[in-house]
Amino acid sequence: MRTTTLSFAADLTTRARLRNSAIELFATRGFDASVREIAAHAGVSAGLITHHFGSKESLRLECDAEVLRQYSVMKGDGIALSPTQTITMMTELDDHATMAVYILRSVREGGAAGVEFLSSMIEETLTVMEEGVAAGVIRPSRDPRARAKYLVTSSLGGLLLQLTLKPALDLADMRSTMRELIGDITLPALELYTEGVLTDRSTLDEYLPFLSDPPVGQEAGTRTSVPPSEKTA
Amino acid sequence: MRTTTLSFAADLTTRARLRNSAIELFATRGFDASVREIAAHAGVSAGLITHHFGSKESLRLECDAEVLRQYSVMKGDGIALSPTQTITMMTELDDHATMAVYILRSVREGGAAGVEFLSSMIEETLTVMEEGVAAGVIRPSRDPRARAKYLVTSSLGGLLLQLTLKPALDLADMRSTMRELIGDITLPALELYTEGVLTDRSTLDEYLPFLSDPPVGQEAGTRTSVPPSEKTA
DNA sequence: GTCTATATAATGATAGAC
DNA sequence: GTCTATCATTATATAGAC
Repeated sequence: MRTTTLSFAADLTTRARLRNSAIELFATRGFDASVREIAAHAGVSAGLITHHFGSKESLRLECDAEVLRQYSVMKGDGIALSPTQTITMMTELDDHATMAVYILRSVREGGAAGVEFLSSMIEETLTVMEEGVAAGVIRPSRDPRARAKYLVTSSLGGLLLQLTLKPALDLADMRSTMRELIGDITLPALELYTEGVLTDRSTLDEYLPFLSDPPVGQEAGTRTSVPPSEKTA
Repeated sequence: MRTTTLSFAADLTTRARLRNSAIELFATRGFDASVREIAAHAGVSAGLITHHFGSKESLRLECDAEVLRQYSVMKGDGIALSPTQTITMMTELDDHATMAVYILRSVREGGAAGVEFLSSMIEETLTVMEEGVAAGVIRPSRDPRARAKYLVTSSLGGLLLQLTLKPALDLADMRSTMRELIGDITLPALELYTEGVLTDRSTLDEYLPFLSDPPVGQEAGTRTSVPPSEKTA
């Protein structure tokens, strides 16, 4: 079942071809794909995987590292984008579509690789937002890092759940699915990002006094009132 | 390893106690908990599960149905809340904490149960938002259903990813984890929901003309320009 | 209804021939 | 380096005794 793609170019070592085969199968079938499947997809025997990588876990770690590396390279190429834009763009490029799905699966899985991707995207977003604030197109935040973390987890987590509703996280129709999804998301996202949803500032204004840490002499838990919890988030 | 909780009250049938044991283990250990573990946790033998439910899949379906049922009952009790508020509240109530984790796991997993929970929450949110609009505290949307879907997937997906970063989706310290998380989220959420992030309306305004479906005579793909994609979502 | 013992299938990993 | 054959583990599901 060898497919002829860049991932299987003839000048790659068998070890690299096995790694690429694993990345493809992890993306398309999930991380529970067996070593037998991965080997078959690469056109070799299963024992060869153990020979080259020692264990499935080691293979997985190498796949994570390789995808992370390619992602970093890709980031370096272009302009800074939001996570959703980045993922969307990647699904449009044949060379990167598999990587996009792999990353989404990693993040959803929540393991070390997923956390690394998320953290990386949060840092990027923090930078992008700072530039936007400096340029005057983004509102400043009272806590820029908390906002970046919130925006990244919301947008990427939202993307993941909307994909769940679609319902296939499938490589084959990933591209059209993503286009559909962007169509669903753009209006409400733009509304929210330019207008908000609340008609007045009272909830926010009432919360702000609770932001500053209690001054010396006031221990935690001794406050005489509680902050209003957010209304809709 | 029988724990004495409401889930194992003496007047329940063995079948119900097995089901509750499964719900607890699915929540705490994940859906890959084995029937042996579930049986041991209930203090019976593994064969009994097959005897009562036929298969692990059937058991899982009954667990899903039971949690969905309890969730519906709970919703009926109180006032309407946002998904994040609902989950947070549930983790504070001993009777519902397990259910909250079960639901979060279902949604993350993305199976039929998760989709059902998500759909249910979207409908609830649509209603809550409509009431808010009528009361004048929520801004009207150009597409209320798309907005409800977007807000629910963003907030719940964001919750899930922030939990990933915490990093334990563990029942034991779920409550304190959720409190921490709310602390991280409240400010950026309130900022976003009352002020937005973009300083001007141009991106939204430029997108609005593309909302209405092309009039008769203009086929898809014949547009002379493309809509601006959202900037940050 | 409940148990023990067992069948069956799949997985990751190993050993040794070539 | 690559393969085939096999082991050891774990999982669900079954069969039949009590």
